[in-house]
Amino acid sequence: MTKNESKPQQQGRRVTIVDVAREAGVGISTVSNALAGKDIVRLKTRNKVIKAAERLGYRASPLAQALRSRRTMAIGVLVADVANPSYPDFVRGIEDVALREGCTLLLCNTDGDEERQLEQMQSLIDRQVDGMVLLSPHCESDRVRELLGKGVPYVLVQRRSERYDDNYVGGDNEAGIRAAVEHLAELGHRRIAFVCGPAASSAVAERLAAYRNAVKRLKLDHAEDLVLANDYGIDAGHVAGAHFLGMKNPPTAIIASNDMNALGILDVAAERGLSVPQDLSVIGYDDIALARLERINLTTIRLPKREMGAAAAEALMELISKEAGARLPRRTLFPTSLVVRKSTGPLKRSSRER
Amino acid sequence: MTKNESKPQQQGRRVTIVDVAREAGVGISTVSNALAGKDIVRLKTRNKVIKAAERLGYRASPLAQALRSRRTMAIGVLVADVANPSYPDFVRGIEDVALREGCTLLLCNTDGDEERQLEQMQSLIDRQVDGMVLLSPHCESDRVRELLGKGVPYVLVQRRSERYDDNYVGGDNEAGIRAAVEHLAELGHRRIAFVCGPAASSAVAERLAAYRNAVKRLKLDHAEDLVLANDYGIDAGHVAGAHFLGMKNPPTAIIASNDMNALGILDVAAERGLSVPQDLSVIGYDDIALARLERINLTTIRLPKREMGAAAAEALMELISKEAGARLPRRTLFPTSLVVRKSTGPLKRSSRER
DNA sequence: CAAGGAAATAAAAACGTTTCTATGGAGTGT
DNA sequence: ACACTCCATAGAAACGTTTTTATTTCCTTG
Repeated sequence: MTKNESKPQQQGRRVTIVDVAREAGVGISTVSNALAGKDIVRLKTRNKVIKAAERLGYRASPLAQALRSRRTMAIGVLVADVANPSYPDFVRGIEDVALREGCTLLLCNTDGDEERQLEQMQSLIDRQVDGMVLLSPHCESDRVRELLGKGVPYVLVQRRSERYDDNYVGGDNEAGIRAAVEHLAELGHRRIAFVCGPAASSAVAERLAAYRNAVKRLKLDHAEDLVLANDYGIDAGHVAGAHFLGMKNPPTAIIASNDMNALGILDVAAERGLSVPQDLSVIGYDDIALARLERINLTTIRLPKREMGAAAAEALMELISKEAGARLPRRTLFPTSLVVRKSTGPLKRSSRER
Repeated sequence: MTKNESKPQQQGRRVTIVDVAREAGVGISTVSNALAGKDIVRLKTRNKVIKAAERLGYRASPLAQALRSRRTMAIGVLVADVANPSYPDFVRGIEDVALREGCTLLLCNTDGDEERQLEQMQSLIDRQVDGMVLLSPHCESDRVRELLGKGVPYVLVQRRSERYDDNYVGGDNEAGIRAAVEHLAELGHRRIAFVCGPAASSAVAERLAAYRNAVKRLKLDHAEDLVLANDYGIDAGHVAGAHFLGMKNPPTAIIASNDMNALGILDVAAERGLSVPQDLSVIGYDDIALARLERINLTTIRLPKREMGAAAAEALMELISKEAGARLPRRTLFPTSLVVRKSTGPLKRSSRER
């Protein structure tokens, strides 16, 4: 019994189910059933098989399993850009349950480009992922829908469609924005600007509507130029900041499309020598980890991202295990909460008199 | 008459290579060769096949291809945590070339946990990834090495091993840290603290050595308590900050293990009412996107992360295409550069006694 | 014009499983 | 003891390709 004998990890041939069958002295279907834990095999036989498998260091080939059983144990995840701190949290949530279920994640960055998203989706379908989670925009386009119609289970996160009955996990956009506007109004702000995310996303529409409602209800300034179609991300924030702060009658508060966007706006404010919140209040969306830093201290609308990712994955798993026909469109809404920090404050009399 | 002759496009059944062969009136191997672009098929035949494939909307099954050809066109990527902003940039770089090569990414978070990393690696090997890129620590452990020895091509990023001849892509740690120390020394700092990353990483050892060399050469304070074994991440930064700033004779400058770590330290400084850089200078490592924000303005050592990720993937691709035996250990070193922003400044006399 | 050979194509084997079907043997009721 | 079920197992087909081997076609060439 030398050491090398115990683990004969030859570079050459892989240990297959056939080897295990031979070692255990049974047929290969018995091995398959035994290792799958099917109760059709006698306990004694099963143990024999398991022993043999261990002795040989057998590991089933997921590839072959997938080909035959049509379950790849892989799920695709589409995000706009992992480099944007909002997404990794969702991804971690998805991963939490995927890992538990023995699934692997195929992560794809779409960069918000529809063409690219289509390619990635097609590739995922080709690879026969068991399902996909979409955190990327472009869920309404006909071409995307054509692919989604091919029968892959999927769950949308933060993108709801009116036209289709999707499984959906999202945050309560209405409540979040409403709380934000009310908070600012209480502080005395009347000119509150609103930055939209990418137009293709439904969350944007909901938030915008919520903003308009709240502004109307609270009788705040509802000038059309207080709304800017923009994007997520710091650069977009720079643009938005420059836009609003360059106005002749600039808003005293800005609700950004998300936290990164807010950081961009704060950046512009700092460059122009404006103090936050004395001269300008800013509210973000998502509550990324950085937001609570002393140097940032961003008031923002918290989204339980990791939990939402997990919920999306759970829903997907359920969808996958269900028979092909029986899809129950489930829509899970997560509560949002306004986290008040130091990027918002009372309107200074001097800065704008009404 | 023949029953199975003309099948209209059924919803359920997948279009296989057999269908294409029948449609084109050729054998299946011809289809395979034609679509693979092998010049063994006559141009006329190839066109006929391509036409047929298009007519049927044929898409080859990557699963079946992988099973037979033993190339999965998938590469595994191991990171400690995608939620740490340093990693996504590397990942994007890897993705850039993976996509170009038609490969899919399997992204795994190890959370810096060796056990978890081992599981993930084993899973990747089971799935027969064509190769893997490791950005995670724990590359020296015997158990990790046992898996790496199984013949999967791999490239280490930022983790060099002395004991093994790995393919490696890294930044010039020595130059980076040297520049940082010199910069601080020029500003008049003599007590410069140094925060180490996770002990398992080789980059840490290199940086620590570089720090010690520079401190010695410049005849700065080299007290042993100026070095703290720590981790990456904000929380670790809080710990480090509390540790150093709580000393009776605190350092006037701190070189953090990375940018996130530095942010944590800045956070503690702010909480304690210290001004940066008047009372404390802080230097990060990596130059994440956030570092250049006005509110952060972190002096840091820039690493070309995306390029490095791309280079790692390139090296991996080369390794994969090479014959199994011929592995050429290639070590690519990327230059680092000190980006001076506003978290470092001249030593203030008054701050010596606080 | 038959033979030889190269080029193109087709057929068959292989990849490593799961799943469907067949088989043998042990247990029942008559 | 008989047919009859039931259970555990074995055998074979199937998943959809690539690759290896066999066969056909067609062009030379003596």
